[in-house]
This record gives sequence, C-alpha cells and structure tokens, in this order.
Amino acid sequence: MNGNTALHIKRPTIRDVAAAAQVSHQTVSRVINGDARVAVTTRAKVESAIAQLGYRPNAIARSMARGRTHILACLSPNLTDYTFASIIEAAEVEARQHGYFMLTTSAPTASAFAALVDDLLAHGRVDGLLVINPYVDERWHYLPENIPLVFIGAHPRPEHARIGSVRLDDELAGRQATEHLIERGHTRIGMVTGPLTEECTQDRIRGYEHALQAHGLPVDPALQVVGDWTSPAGYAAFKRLSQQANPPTAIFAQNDRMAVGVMRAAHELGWRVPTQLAVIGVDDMPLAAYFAPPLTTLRQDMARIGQKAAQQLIGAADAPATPLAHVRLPAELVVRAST
Amino acid sequence: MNGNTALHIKRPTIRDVAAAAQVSHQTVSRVINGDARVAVTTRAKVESAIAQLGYRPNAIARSMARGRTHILACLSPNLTDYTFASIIEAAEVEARQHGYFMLTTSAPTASAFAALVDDLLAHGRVDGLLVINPYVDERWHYLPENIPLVFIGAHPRPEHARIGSVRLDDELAGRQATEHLIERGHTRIGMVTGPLTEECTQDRIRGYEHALQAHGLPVDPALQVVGDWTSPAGYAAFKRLSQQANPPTAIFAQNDRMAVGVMRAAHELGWRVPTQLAVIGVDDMPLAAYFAPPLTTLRQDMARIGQKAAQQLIGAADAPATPLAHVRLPAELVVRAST
DNA sequence: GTGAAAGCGCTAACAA
DNA sequence: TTGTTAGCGCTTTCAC
Repeated sequence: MNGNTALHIKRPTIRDVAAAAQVSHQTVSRVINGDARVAVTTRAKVESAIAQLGYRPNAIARSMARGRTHILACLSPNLTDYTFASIIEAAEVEARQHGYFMLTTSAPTASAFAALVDDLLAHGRVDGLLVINPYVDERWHYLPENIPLVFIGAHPRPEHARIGSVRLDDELAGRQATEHLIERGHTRIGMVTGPLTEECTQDRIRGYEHALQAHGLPVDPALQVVGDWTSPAGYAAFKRLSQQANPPTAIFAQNDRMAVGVMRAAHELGWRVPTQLAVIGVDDMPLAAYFAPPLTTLRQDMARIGQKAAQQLIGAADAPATPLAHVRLPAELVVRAST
Repeated sequence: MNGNTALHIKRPTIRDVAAAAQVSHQTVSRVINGDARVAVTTRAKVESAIAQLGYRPNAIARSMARGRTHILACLSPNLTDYTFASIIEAAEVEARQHGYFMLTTSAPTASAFAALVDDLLAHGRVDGLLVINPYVDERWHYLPENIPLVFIGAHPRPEHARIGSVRLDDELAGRQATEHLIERGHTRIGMVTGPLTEECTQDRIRGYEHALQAHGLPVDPALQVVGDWTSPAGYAAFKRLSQQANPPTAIFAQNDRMAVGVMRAAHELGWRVPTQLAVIGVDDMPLAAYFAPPLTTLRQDMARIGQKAAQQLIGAADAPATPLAHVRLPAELVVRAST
C-alpha cells in the first residue's frame, strides 16, 4: 500500500458495517454510541464487522447530525508569549482528554478579533470559546452571545453574565511581591506596571499599595511607571526611575520580562543587583534562573490555569445549564538572587 | 436582545433565504459560492435576503457536502518552545488568510503523537498536517499516508515521498556561527549540540566541521558535548568543557537556550564573556539581548518558516496534484556582545 | 431489541 | 439562467 492508492480508498461508512454485520445501519449507530438497547450477540457481530473493515465514525457527519462540533477555540492576543503558550498547551491537553480539539487563533488587534469571532461563530464551527486577555483592548465589544465563553486573565465585567473565568490572584501576587521586598528591608519600592487598561495591572497595583499601607509605608506615585510587559519597557522604566533625587532601592516589575529589562538598565548604570537594587518579577518564565543574577519572581501556575479554563468550558459545552465559576489561583514566591 | 434569547434563535438556512428571495435554495447556493451563472437581478434579490436574515453558511454542512473541512492541524512536540510557537502563529495567520483554520496539538511523546494522528485523521477532521520536528523521536513511524503533509525543521527521509518541508539551512547556520568565531581569532571552538537523533543537530555539526576544516583547524571530538536544547544542558556542558587541560576559548551552542546556560556556567566559574570565552547561539529568541552580556546569535526567521509551510500545505490541500517542495531558509548573523 | 423513515444544511448532477 | 433531485454519513424520531 502506498500513499497514492491510500488517497483513493473510500473509508467504510456505517452502512458498510451494517451490510457486513447484516443489521441495519441504525443498530451500528447504537453500538458505536454505546446504547444499551442492543443484544449482546448483535453487538458482537457489529463490533467484529467494525474491526474487520477498520471503520471509524466520521466526525463531520456526527457534527452535522448532532449540531455540535466538539471543537473549542482559543482566542489569544498572540501565541508566542510564554504565559499564553503554556496556558493554551495545558487547555488543549485537557480538552483532548474530554474528546475536544482546540482551534487556536491569534488576534493582535480588536478588529482582527472581531473578524475572527465572526468567522468562527457565524459558521458554527466551534462549541465554545476560551478568550485570553479579553480586556487587552476593545476586543471584548465583539464577544459572541450564543456560545459558552471562558475568560483567562480577567474577570468578566458585570454586563457579561454567563461567562466563566480563570486567572491569577493578581492582587495577592502584588501584595506578596511587595511584602517580600519590605521584608528584605526596602522602604522605597518602585513598580513597573502593565498597561493600565488591563485588569490584572490594576489588581497588582492594588496589592502593592495595600502592602505598603499595611506596613505604614507611603504610596509615592513618582515610583510607579507604566510599561507594556516587554523588556524594553522595563529597561526604559528603570532608566527613568534611577534619575530621581531619591530613587527606589527595589523594583516590583509586574512581569518577568520587564524585570529583566530593569536589571539590564541597572547593570548599564552600574547599579549592583541585589545589593544596590532588588528586583522581583511575576510569572517565573523558564529562563528566569539564567539571568544575572537569577530572578526572584512570583510563579504563576499556567498549566493549572489552562486546565481549569478548559474544564469549565467543556462543562458548559456539554451541558449548557452548567453554572460558570470565577476561579482565582494564587502565585508562589520563588526566591532567587535578585532580591 | 440578550444572551438567553440568542441561545434559542435558530440560524437561518439556505432554504430560509431561498424562501425570502423566492428562488430555489440552489440559486442561493450559487450566489454564496460566487457562481457566475446567476442573473444580476436574481443575485441582488438573494443578496438582500441574505443581508436581511443575517444568513451565514454553515461550515459543517459545507464540509459534509464537499468532503473537506478547511481545517489544518499542526502537530508539535509542545506549544511553549518559542521557536515552535512563532512558527505556529505565523502558519495560523497564513492559513486563515486562505480560509483555513488551524487546530494545534502538542504530542510530547511518539505514542501521544500516534494517538493524536489516529484521532485526527480517522475521523476525517482535517485537510492537511503540519508536523514540527517529526524526527524528534519515533513519531515519524505514525505518519498518515492519505493526507497532505508538510514537515517543519526536517527533511523527509527518502521513504516519505510526497511530503513537503520547510526548515532553516542548518548546515549553513553551523558554518556561519563557526566562521564568525574563527574571524574573532578563536582556534579552539567547542560546540554544544542538540540530540544526535535530530537532523538539524547533524547538519549544524556538519557546518561546524566544514568551517573548521576550511580554515585548516582540527576537529577535536573532545570539544563537542551533546545537549538537549535546554539551558541546564548548556550549563552542564560548559562545566565539563572547562575542566579540560586545554579548554575552548569559544562555544558554538546550537540554540540560544543552551548558549545562555553556557554563559551562566562561565559566569559561575569566573570566566569573563566575551574576553575569556566567546559564546554564540542560534534562534535569536526575544530575550537574547537581555542577558549579560547580550547574546550573539544566528537569527532564524520563524515567521517565514511558518508562512511557507502553511502555503505549501494549503496548496496541496486545495489541489492534491500540487508538487511539494523542500524549502531551506538561511539564518542571519546578529552580533551582540557575547563574541 | 431492532429497523424504517426523516432530516441535519449544504453541494453536485442533471433537467428544464 | 434556474430548479429538481439526490445524496454527503450520521443521529433521531417512531414504529414494530
């Protein structure tokens, strides 16, 4: 058998099996769907015919008849961000264990997102949607209404009822990071944030401010710089912060990439980390331990986030009445050498 | 209109449109498929009915009738490796521009791969397969025969006819890296490789050896250490290489992550980079510029690889007779401060 | 327990 | 140029 002939072999259908087993195609359908109302002997006959012909049910035909595709889609701003990729990978694995496949798509802008949702949904291709960072821009305006939805990394706004969510407990993470720096004796703690429009940015800010207040430390707006999650943003932020009359002795960067940018700027300016400047990030990306010095950070359990999100979505896809939950997972402090 | 009612609205079908426009459903089909044989007036009537009802063709029904799904799948060892993720992202964007969606799946092991292929293919869910790193293990044994296939990162073996491929010109990259170090004056150049079973590892080794020979330098097996693409492997490799009586003054790491591991080990041992040890990697991952010192590397154009691979696969899916090609893309030297 | 009939929404072949 | 008639492979009534 070679590829050429294989291309032209017509796969057996339920009717071929029925003919071989000398039953109706309906009985075959019952067998492959595990229907109890089939005599043992009949079932055996059918099963042997299935094995003999190498029959496999056609997923498209099933989707057609049932009105469900057993395909989920994940809409992410991109696929290359390590946190997104890890979440998607875990979600996909979980989905597959429940008999679902995952279509992954990236939509860098709100309008690309809108087009994507339209394509995906209007055509009835998917049974549910995982949306990573729905509030990263205006994309949430284009959310569909007639399909199960689970957000990752954000809590649905009040107007979005019936949407599940899974995310890091960002406020707690902000508090943990800040308290760790306070415990190390720092009192002037700077912060590099994500974009202010993102909910997790706001939550991490809140955690930071609560921690300072809880320890009787002032909240100085001059110590906060807005970034965009990239290393260059962290780099620029510290160049700015370091010029202050009374510069910070520690930086809480809201993610690892910005933390790395901060360290690079500090290095260029001749500041030693951690003795002259302590730096802490969030995420625990795989290379965190390989910077100079190895980065202290708050580990986010991406695998668990993806898994939980997929579970919720599948629950809702399988049984539309399933109530959706809002899950928050804690971060774990990983102390290395940058603090 | 709220989510609840939307859930129960039955989407209009081709027949609803036909009724509204007072034509046969077949005429509607012709209109939505851009068939020329439709009178202008009829077309206008149909189009306005479509607009009015908000009709959208159902993709599943189309797949059913046409026997094609317009879905491709990408099988990757994982989704989190930056190079894989970039390739997949680009392939997905390209696919979507041609009306295809991309199902992404990760199969860490050969047996997971086999199960996946079986699920995907037997059920007739996809029109083509992108396989990243098919020779990473025994997974290539489980390749399907009756569907267009494109490999990424490896050239199909002779027994796999009719399979396309796209990859980096690994031999050239190995040569470029080595020659760059030679130009810097190094004569004892160590190498940390990927797993020897992978084709790209072998090709990069070949490029390295050719470069040495071309410059009259000896090929010393004691200077080569096998790694597994991870940072810890690079770290361990240099710890070993540094203990030699006559240790190397430069290291060609076959990817950036291992290069970073090498730099970390060197740092711990008190070797200064690049004065006492030059280090070059391959990939140009986004954080390459943020290590200490910033990493010199050979940039791999992942976006282009993914795009080319998707183009080939789509060509083959759209017209099965399309000949498949074997594309090799050159790497680009990016000089930073580690050499 | 089993089978016959109808239909999911669309495309394709053939008529008109 | 348009409409009619058959399916695609399966599930879902509803009989028997």
